[in-house]
Amino acid sequence: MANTQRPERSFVERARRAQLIDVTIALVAEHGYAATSLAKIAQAAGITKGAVLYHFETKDAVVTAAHESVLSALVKTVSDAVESASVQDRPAAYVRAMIGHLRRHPEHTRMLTQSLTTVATVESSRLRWAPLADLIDAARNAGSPDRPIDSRSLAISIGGAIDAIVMERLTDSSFDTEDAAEMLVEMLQAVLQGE
Amino acid sequence: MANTQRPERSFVERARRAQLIDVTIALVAEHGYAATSLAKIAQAAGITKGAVLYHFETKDAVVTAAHESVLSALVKTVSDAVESASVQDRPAAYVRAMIGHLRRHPEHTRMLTQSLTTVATVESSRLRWAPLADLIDAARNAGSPDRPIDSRSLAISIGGAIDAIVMERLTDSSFDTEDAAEMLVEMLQAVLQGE
DNA sequence: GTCTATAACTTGATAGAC
DNA sequence: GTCTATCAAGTTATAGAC
Repeated sequence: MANTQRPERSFVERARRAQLIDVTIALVAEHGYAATSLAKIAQAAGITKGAVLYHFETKDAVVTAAHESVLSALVKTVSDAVESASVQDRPAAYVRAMIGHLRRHPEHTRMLTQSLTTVATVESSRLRWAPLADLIDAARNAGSPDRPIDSRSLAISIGGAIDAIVMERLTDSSFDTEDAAEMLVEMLQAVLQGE
Repeated sequence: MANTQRPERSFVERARRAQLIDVTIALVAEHGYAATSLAKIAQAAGITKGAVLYHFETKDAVVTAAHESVLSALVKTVSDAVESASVQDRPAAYVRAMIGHLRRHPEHTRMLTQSLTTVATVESSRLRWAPLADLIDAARNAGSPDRPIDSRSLAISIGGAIDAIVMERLTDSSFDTEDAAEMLVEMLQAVLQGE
């Protein structure tokens, strides 16, 4: 299925868009979503506001593109890690890959977490927890006997814990996210295997 | 120790302040932090922007007062529930009380979660997880033999899970937060008691 | 095709009317 | 003591220069 859009952008256009996405990610990481205005983005890129709006339809489109950029990088890292693990280990691989990726790219963290608190739909929320819930269900079927586990609640809780861990790292750079990740994996496996 | 401020407010002043705090909570719940401007607050209260700034020093002071209002209600509910539980049951009581309170006051949820993603200091973050970490440490000492548990990481994870659960309820009102709370308590106790 | 100059509007805060 | 009219600085978006 072909994409509905036909980018067909010139070299300089692609470079400008990439630059604008980069500075937007940096601005959101440093000053937060609300304080990231068109003027700040333009100034950081060394051009004027109007020039930004030549490359992107609206200011919101710039921010959305930046959000999608960090999200796709995260999804790629996590899905690669998950696929190269056994079915039983995939929930743990998900947790470790997600925390590890945001540990290595702290500037992506705020962009992702801010989008969580913004008004979300049922579908967008499901996109967040469904992948992990599926991994949990698969691991449970392949492994120990059937315990009636609410994989949705579990996935939502683990997801929230991941967010809190990577955000703690933002305020305290001495916080050991790997230790926290292992503790979270331990918790997850304790519930999956029954106590 | 006496308060540094001397409120000494008139009846109408107290009523106006309470009204402004109420409409601000409602606006943040409905449209989010960023979209809650002075003009919107004034309009919702049926007065002008200047009138709002007569009762509060700045716009930020209105929002801060609203935030403190919802926070103190939450703290009171949770601390009451925690204190009327045995030391071993206090971490579970904390989880149940927090989720239950935000289940009953969904309009408080967004106000609290948005403040989390806003740039936080080391101290403000510690205020969030330290109380639960203390309860965990106390329960661990009173109960089973010493397992080396990182109560800080655990408290941060549980706190994040609580946030995610109550936020899921905002987007899907059919989501059963009590079931989720029990699952989270189960997870917590599995880690505390060793597997 | 790329970007600058300008416009139309909203923001938070102040000075002063009553 | 309470609130309205006004202000300067910010916001996003457009029209048109090159």
